[in-house]
Amino acid sequence: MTDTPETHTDRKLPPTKRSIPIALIRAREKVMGPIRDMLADTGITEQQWRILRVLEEFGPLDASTLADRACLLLPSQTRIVQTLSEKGLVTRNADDRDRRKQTVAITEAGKSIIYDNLEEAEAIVAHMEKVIGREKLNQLLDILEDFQNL
Amino acid sequence: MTDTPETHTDRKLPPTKRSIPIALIRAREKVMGPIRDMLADTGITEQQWRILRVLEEFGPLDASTLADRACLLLPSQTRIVQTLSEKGLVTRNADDRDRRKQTVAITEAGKSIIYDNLEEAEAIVAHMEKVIGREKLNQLLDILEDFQNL
DNA sequence: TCAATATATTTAACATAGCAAATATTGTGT
DNA sequence: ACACAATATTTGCTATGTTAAATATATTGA
Repeated sequence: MTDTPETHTDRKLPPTKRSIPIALIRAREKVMGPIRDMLADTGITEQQWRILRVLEEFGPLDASTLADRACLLLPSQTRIVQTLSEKGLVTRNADDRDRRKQTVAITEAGKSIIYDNLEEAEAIVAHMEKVIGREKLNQLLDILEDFQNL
Repeated sequence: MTDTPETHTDRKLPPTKRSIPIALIRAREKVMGPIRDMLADTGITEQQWRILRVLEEFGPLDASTLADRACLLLPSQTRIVQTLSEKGLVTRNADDRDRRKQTVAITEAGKSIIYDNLEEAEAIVAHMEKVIGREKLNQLLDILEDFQNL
């Protein structure tokens, strides 16, 4: 009895169809579609929107906290905040106690962008709840939270 | 009775904490952490990995189909495939019937990269199943599929 | 006090995302 | 055959993702 030499073509791969990373990307693309359409009219990007949105919800934040809540890496955020600052939508100031820290705050102009599009944003969420169901969406959010334990 | 003029500061925003787009990003970041560590050693990126992975599963594909299955935009894919081609991990050939189409195929060198890291990849999935539970992961995949109906 | 460390943020460099326009090839009607 | 519309892919441009290195300020211990 001779052993057949094992080549990698013999080994089986798990299917990409039920891959968590890919499924997450796919869903995200679908979700972002209408949101991007909305943002296209406002002249700001998805990430810039997240920063404004977080600042409006939590008030002025230091860079690290802001990056965490807006799901951005610090280097990206640095550039985005600079752009937003040039547009007059946020301000940046060094903290008095710790001058390494930068405190970012939203301006009135920044708030206007959010509230001018609030209804449309709510409509997008409403549509998602209608198609998928509020039940499942909450279930989804719960499961997604579990990933923070990885 | 005088009406107080309504300013946008009076209106309430839904919390970002339970935002689907943000939750999807957060989960994705966590999932990709260990995967990126793995890929760092192989010298290829996450997207390059997806392309190799899809080509190995489905065989040679035209650009459009590949982009769809690997969740990449065509312009991005064009450039990624070019780098993969320069690395000798894939080949590119014009279709004989329709010379507009480009058929992309994985090479032996490309396959090796996948199979050399197969065990580690499986270990990452196993860990995810252990922490979150296979039940919830399947539930998650089911719900994420619903998003394609948006 | 002062050098060594640690922390917060930014810069640099390269890869990808996303959109619009250009290119190449095919199909269609006349 | 030929103008014209449709399809498949690539290019160009700007913005962001990602990692490593640089910068600036704070903190700590001898």
